[in-house]
Amino acid sequence: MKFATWNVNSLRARTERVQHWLSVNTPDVLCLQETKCSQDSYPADIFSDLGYESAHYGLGQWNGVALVSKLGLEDVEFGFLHSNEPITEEARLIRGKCGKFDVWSAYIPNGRIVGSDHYEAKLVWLKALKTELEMRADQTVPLLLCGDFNIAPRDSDVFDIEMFAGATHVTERERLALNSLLDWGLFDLAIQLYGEEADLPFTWWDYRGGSFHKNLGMRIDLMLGNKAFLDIAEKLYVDREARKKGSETSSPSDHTPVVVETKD
DNA sequence: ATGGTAGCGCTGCTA
Repeated sequence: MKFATWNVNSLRARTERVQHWLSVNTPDVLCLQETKCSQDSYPADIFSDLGYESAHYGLGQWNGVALVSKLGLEDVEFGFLHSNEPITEEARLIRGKCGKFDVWSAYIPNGRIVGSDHYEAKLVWLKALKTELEMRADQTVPLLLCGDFNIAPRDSDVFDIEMFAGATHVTERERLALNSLLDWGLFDLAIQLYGEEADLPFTWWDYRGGSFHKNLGMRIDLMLGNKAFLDIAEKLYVDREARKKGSETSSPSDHTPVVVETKD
């Protein structure tokens, strides 16, 4: 099986690119973030035309997440159902059963500025996500929680850690919140497959200043699997081709797709 | 033409 996650930075602006990528790469499941559309403007046809079922959760022009599956798509749920944290609902989480797999597509808040209300809300959001795992997930089922975490887990997951002094995405509190999720029983699949010391590919580059060309990026799009998923995970990679401008009229997303392949 | 982000939606915000 092949599972992918991709922050597309607007599904409507990226329709042709997403369709092309799906038809060439044929993942069994694709998790999307930043669809940036409402339920009414969600282009479901671009997936059904290729033989996929899909479910989308969008509340307007910001955020928005979706699940796209060839393995079936059942028990779809939007957002937080159990958390008592004070969280403004922003369409950042969708979860569903794709065949035997429990798949979660998440778009963690950016945080903007360390110490700001947005930064604190990011940490609360991650705490709520852990609560949801505790309340909703079954550890006997293979589970994949993937998406744009807006956190670089290690110093080597950004192009120059000294450039990130005082910035979000690399602070201890963000990493502790991520580790707290892992403590529930999740594994960063890239690190598990290639090692804690491995140089892992970036998944995001700023649009500005030719960052992609200079490889000034970050690894912030993560695939977290529980033990049942880790046991069947074989390889993980990013598709840098999808970040290149190419011949399409639209720009690429600022994120690459991340793909994990399993033994069955 | 020697610059240079992109998407939302229409002014500035978000990332």
